[in-house]
Amino acid sequence: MAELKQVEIARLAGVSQATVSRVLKGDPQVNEAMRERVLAVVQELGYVPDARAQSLRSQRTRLLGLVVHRAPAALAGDPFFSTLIASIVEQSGRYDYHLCVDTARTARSQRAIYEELLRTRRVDGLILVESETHDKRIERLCREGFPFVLIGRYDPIDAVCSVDNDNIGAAFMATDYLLRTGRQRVAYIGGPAGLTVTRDRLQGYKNALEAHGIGYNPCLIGFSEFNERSAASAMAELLNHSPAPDAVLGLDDRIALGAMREAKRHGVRIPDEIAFIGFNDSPLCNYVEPSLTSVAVDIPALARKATEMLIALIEGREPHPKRQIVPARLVKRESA
Amino acid sequence: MAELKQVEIARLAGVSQATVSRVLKGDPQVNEAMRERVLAVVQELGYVPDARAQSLRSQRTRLLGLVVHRAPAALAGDPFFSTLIASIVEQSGRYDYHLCVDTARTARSQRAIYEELLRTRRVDGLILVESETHDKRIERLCREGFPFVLIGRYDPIDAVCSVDNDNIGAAFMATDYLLRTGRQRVAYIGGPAGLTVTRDRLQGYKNALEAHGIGYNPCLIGFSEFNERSAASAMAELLNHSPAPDAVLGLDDRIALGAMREAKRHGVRIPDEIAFIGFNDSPLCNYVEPSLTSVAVDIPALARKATEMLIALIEGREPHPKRQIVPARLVKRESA
DNA sequence: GCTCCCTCAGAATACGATTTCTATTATAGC
DNA sequence: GCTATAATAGAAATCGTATTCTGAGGGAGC
Repeated sequence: MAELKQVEIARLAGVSQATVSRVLKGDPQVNEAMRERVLAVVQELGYVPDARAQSLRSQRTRLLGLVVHRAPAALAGDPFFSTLIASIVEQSGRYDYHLCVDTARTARSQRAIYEELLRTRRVDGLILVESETHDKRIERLCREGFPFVLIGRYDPIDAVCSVDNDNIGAAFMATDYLLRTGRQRVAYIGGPAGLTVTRDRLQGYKNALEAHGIGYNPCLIGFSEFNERSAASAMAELLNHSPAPDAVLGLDDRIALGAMREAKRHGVRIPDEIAFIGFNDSPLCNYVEPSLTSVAVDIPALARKATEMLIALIEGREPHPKRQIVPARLVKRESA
Repeated sequence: MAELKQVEIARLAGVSQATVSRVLKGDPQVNEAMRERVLAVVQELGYVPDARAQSLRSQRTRLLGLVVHRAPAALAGDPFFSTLIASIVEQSGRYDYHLCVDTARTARSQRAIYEELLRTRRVDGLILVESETHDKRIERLCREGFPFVLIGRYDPIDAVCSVDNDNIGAAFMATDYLLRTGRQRVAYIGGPAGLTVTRDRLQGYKNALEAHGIGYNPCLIGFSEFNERSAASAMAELLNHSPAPDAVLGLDDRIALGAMREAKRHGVRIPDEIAFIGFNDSPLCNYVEPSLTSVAVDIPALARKATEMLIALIEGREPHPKRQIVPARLVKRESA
């Protein structure tokens, strides 16, 4: 059943294999009667071309690679990635592409992913998530001229195509909101310090302070890994200093929630004595008590734009704005 | 740089292309001096074989397909899938396989996935998640003799390889726990009615009732989609009947939490008047108030076993137990 | 009526690796 | 010293499709 090839179809339809290929590719050079004859046989036998042979011949696999720069353990349970992956799959399917997912297993294997996916030509292009401020992977991809799109930003190289959430603007908006609603000592808990997203949101936070004429105080800044425990200890640190913050902007919902729990544990009342805002507007936000105000990142839009840009690159079209920014919005709940 | 082929290596090393291939495949038939000569050139130029050509020639893509039988919207934000995907990627990487993810975009495209991934031989095998009690996809895969493993169960066909969480046992354990701790009217809110997992957990629930000599009451059973709103309305339904339940076992954490919120909204005290238990032990459980008791499903183990079985099937080894069961454990928190 | 061009389909080649087949050389055995 | 047998490497075929090259046939133009 599956050992059908174009030659078989050709034999049964009484034509050459080349003609079968032409019919399937919709080549206009083929006569109507012959086209119908071939299509009838194709339909009847349920023939489908072999993607492996097509890949070799056309030098295209129609496969996109998604490389997540995180160890699997750090990825587990993160609702951001469910949404991202589902959205990219949906979008790439529209263009007849499939998605191959890879993660950084170890530092060593991070390099290996590039060997495996890229050098082997297993995928036609890559979508990268979570870049660092100086990222060797990106430098290398540029050098090799391989099609890729970054979800995030990479300033050092102009030619890099990227789609980013408006992190600076969103952090500004959230901080501004906190300050407008009477908070005086807004703290920021970022993610790992090397990440671009950590830096960008810090920038937005600083911009808002400046707009309100408030000085930047490094004692109100913390960093955390992508887990609750780390966020809680960052929060504990902030609470130890005086003056204690009366608001916290967390890099993502899990970090904000880890911090919020720590504050609760210290007996601080939320939102009366301290406010919290997170990022991603994940399902978590609605369930916690008090419910968490969060910046909704439009993940499907990021995925859609990144996928479209990547496919454009692959197919030789130059994406017009090389850097796109997707706006975010603040979803207000009880915590702030 | 990337236009390196074996012939080029061969030319530079002064050997035939066949020899280069043999060296790279570790063929023992090749003389040591020659092997070193070839490897030196390979190292120097950083040659990596073209996966597309290998796929065609060897009839293997070294790609596994993960097909999730859910629309992207239903997948978004679900921490179960982040963990599942991360675990499968990690495990398949150990065997030099990559992962291609697909979802059911629409009913129509569900069929298309099979055309696209399977008939085109784009992947070597499939991992299916979330089966229905009578599943045409599975019947078809069996007929075609295509290697696949189900995460879940499929009773109608003995030959189906599957790895399942011990749903019956786990639901028994959770229900038994509720009954032992003095609950009298335990309710169950399943997922969509057609899913095997919904049925299995209902079975475990019934078994526990029976073990405690309690009659089965259909008024204590509800069904929900995979979102909070649907769960809340199922819960509202249960609360309308009298006697109202004093405990609820939800099919997953999001469903249990949706139900819990509805109960709160009705002013019922938790866990005093009503207890809640969910499934998956997702990060959510720790954050809500009261924290949610949940059955921890060992997703990495499911992923690991499924991946190993699938690779065995692909490589022609018969997996010894065709059906594996992974035990679950109850993580007790405040809600029950 | 002849040439020219156009349309269309078959033959042949290419994609880059793996593997079978074949040939060469060296070694052993007598 | 001659044949039989390994050991080893090159030549050639193969995987299934896409595409270029080639040629056959028909219609238009003079």
